[in-house]
Amino acid sequence: MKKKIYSCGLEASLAIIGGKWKCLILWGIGQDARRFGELKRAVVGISEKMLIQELKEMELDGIVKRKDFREVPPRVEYSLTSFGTELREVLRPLCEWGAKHMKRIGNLPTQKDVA
Amino acid sequence: MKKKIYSCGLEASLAIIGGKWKCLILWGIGQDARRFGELKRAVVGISEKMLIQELKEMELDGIVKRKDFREVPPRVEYSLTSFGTELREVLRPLCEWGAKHMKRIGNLPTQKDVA
DNA sequence: ATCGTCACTTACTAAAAGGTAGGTACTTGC
DNA sequence: GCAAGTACCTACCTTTTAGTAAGTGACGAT
Repeated sequence: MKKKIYSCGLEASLAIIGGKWKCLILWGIGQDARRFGELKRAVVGISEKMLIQELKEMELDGIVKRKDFREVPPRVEYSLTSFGTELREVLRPLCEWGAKHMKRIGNLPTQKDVA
Repeated sequence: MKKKIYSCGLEASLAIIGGKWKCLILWGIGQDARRFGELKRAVVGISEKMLIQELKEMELDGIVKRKDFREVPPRVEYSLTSFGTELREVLRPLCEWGAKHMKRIGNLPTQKDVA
């Protein structure tokens, strides 16, 4: 477990929210707790496998809290830690930018169109 | 070339800067133009193949401009379009957050430590 | 009695991403 | 004459990521 060195802040941030789904999950959790199934519906297109896998990593990274109510049928709630909430706030401008330019972005050619 | 629909702004943004390198390249270009070799040194750890590949996509996406001086030896400069500059600004908070928490992030266990 | 729901887990497979190592054409410096 | 630097391109191969499909166990509803 050696400490990693990042050459800039962005690299450090990406170590936490890199990958296809983490940002979207983080955003999907929002300010209030979410149940697993709820979250799955919120993050459009994600598979159960990916959702759990990413949630576990995010828990280890200290941005997500998992609360198991130990009931039957199972009830589990996911929420953001303060660290996670802070990170979510920082993503807000990116989210707004995307919303603003959504149309333009949706019309861009993909790699497949080019190839 | 069908238009894509995004379920939130973040998803649209990620369509542009998703992946391991694009954010870092965007950040590396900065406000002034950069030559290819310069950029390669700025984005620590990237291979030439990835750098060109990503730059091409970013050009197609309208966030990067390529200027070829048609000299020998070759001289090419990359710079951000206004669309790209806007996007870069939106990444700033994320970059600052990462810088602020860099130490903490660097000490997190990785998946390999856990497995 | 079977279905659906809940929150997962596991095994297998497909696809995407990324790295390595080579080559190109031309010039300058030693 | 040879090495180094410029900005790439290409083929090949490995690694990583992600998706599919199945199963679990206890319950409530039909």
